[in-house]
Amino acid sequence: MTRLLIADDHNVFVEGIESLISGSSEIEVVQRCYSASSVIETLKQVAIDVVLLDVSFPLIDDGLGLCEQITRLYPQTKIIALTMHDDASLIKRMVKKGAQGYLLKNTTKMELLQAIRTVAEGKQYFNETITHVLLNDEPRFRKSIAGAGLKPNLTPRESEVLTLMAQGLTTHQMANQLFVSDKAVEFHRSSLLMKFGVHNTALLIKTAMEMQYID
Amino acid sequence: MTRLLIADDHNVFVEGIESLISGSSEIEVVQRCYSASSVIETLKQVAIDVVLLDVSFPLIDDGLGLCEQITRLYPQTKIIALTMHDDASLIKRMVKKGAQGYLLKNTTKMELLQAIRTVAEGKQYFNETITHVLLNDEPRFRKSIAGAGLKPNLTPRESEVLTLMAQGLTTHQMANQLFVSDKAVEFHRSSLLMKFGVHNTALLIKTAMEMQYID
DNA sequence: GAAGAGTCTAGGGTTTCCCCTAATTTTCAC
DNA sequence: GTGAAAATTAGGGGAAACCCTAGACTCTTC
Repeated sequence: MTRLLIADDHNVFVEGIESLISGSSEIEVVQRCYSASSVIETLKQVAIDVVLLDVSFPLIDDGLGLCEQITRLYPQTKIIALTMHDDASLIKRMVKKGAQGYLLKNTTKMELLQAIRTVAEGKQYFNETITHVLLNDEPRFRKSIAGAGLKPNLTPRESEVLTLMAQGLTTHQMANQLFVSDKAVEFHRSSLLMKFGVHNTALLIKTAMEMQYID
Repeated sequence: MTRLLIADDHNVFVEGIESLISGSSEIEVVQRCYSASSVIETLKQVAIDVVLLDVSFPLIDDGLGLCEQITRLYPQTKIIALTMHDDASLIKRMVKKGAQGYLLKNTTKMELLQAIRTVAEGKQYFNETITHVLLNDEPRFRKSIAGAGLKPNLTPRESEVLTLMAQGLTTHQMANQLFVSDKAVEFHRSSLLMKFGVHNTALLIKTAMEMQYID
């Protein structure tokens, strides 16, 4: 049973979602929250698997901040960002702040359920509209988000760095081995983190192994 | 073909080893070195898989320093420490400086070849005498070295920390989750690094996954 | 030739990791 | 109940990782 929290101050919308989900046997709406503080308060008291987080215009910064806060305080709670707008930079920022999924508010019931299921399993979920928006934006995001859940395409250098990382080399050691500066290696590592949608070495290695980039 | 470098200033011993190995079709003695500087010089020019490193008494510090240097500069070159003495603290220090194996000079041909083979594959090699010495020393070393190449036994806490690390949590996040201080988490992580015989998160995660502690 | 992708480098800043030493408390087995 | 192992905490220090911005150089493609 996936335990869901809905963070949205649009009553009508929340009720809509609740009725959509009420029929599901695998998802349970544990709480509705109309403010950032009540979200944090709830997470403090109840175990939540997935947060459906509204990022409406007047609250963009709150949404971002809240997303970051949830990720930092409750790293195992997954976040799906909900918005009316398909602004590329906003989507990117949400992802960077820890959102595992992104949905437009005109989503279907099927997609909503699928998104919740997907992120609950620890994967990322982005629909076609979103990936399309990102495809037309920053290049480094393409392969990663476009293939969310799927395998990102690595450049030759990135593959080399990944392999060396898996052998336990430090940035400096890799730099010596590849005859480039430490900064170059750092750049490729951060590209890897981004493409795999993770935030540190531990998860990078684990994810890369699961996707069979290593071994 | 494993490319071997022998770093030992005892001529007789070196020749003995060479004749022992000369019959092997899988190991090739690429170079003999009688000083630390010539070892580094050689590594600079030739690719070496394994270094047999003497740690005789008058050169203990040199041996340690050289071991550290090799690990730092050529992290993919494996090191087997050779010594006449089974001093626990020296063994531990060598391991910490990056030695993957440790042999007493009264070793047999079979064991020597086995040790070279083992470390060349990226595993650790310690014989029974060595493990026995360590067993009677620091507790934290026991399970790890005793089970070198085998699976270390983790305490419940260590398992928890390992699992959370694999989920990408930072030290601070794990500390919150486990309701302990950051220092406690750091301690368990360093225990994990020691038990798995690795020096950073990347290799820890990779090794732990290979040994199926994760997933 | 302009755009895109990949690579490399740089500077500066913050956080996390990793190591060392050292001490206390709890838990469990003999 | 005594000792061994596990778990906890602490403080300090240094290295490595991570983030951000930003410029420059190739090569290929349109």
